[in-house]
Amino acid sequence: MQETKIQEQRLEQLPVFYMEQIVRQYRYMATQALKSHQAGLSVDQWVVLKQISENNGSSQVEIGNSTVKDAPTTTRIIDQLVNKHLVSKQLDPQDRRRYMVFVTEKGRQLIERLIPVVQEYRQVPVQGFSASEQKLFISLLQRMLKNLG
Amino acid sequence: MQETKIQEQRLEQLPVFYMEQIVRQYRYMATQALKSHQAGLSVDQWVVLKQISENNGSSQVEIGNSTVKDAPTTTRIIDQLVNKHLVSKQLDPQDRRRYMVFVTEKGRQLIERLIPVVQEYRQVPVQGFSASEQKLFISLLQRMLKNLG
DNA sequence: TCAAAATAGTTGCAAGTGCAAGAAACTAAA
DNA sequence: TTTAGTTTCTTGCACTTGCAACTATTTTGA
Repeated sequence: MQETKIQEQRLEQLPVFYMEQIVRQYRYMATQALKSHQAGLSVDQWVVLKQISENNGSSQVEIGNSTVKDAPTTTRIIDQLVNKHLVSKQLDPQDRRRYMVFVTEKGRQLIERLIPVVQEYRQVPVQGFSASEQKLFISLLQRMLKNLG
Repeated sequence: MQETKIQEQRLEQLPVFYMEQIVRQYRYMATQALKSHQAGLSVDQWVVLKQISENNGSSQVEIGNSTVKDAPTTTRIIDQLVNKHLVSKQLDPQDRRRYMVFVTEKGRQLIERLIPVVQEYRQVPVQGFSASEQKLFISLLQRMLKNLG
């Protein structure tokens, strides 16, 4: 009689196990960096603000798609940015369901100031990675995402 | 006059950007798999339950360390498992600050039943990855985590 | 021996997220 | 035109998580 031994998997062999930790620690580091430079922004607020500035006038759905956030989350983050006077919303006269979202001058200046800060913390996790390693890494991540999608 | 052009980074070049999506989708898939098998457990509850069973009688701090969750989160998850009668807590007579956590018979049976389910969804993200690619991938993730730690 | 520090666990709060439902506006088809 | 369906955005709710503060117990070291 033969026993089929199921190979048990340890957490340490699961990519996702590491990814959760990486994401958490990275967000923590990024949050601290923004705080220490008096950004007055959360990481998500930064990402959305930056994305708006690169697609000035686009709708909330479009912003949500490009940052991979759902509609309610996008709405709330944009509202927070509006409250801080970093962006403004304007009804699209062509389609009165949509808002066109614009970066204000204050928002533009904040982005300018924060870009070097963000550049700096973004390179922390990939320190010591060669360019080809980074490319390989990204391609593995893309394959994994495809497997899940 | 020379202008130093800052190389702007797109979200698509950031490993963490993909990791967030992967973690989210993976958790979603895992949640569905557990639900469809009437596990009655969240993903985190499963991980903690399994970890307890492999370290029967250990303290909450030890469980928390091995699953990389903080003390309050560990407390809450264990309490949820206690409510479902899958584990039991017992004051350590040697150190009355500690609880020793044990898997119940009901818990053990549930684990047995769920192991194949978990095995199956765990391989989804790494479909098409060779063994050496998986090893490489893990090592890159470990390096990244080290950079952040 | 006794006060201070460290450790285990718990609780409350603020913030974020996912999901479902709903309001308003637009589109398409009968 | 009018009805049904779709899209955009908003709101509410349940749930999770991270953080800080707190209790109880044990350990340390003066």
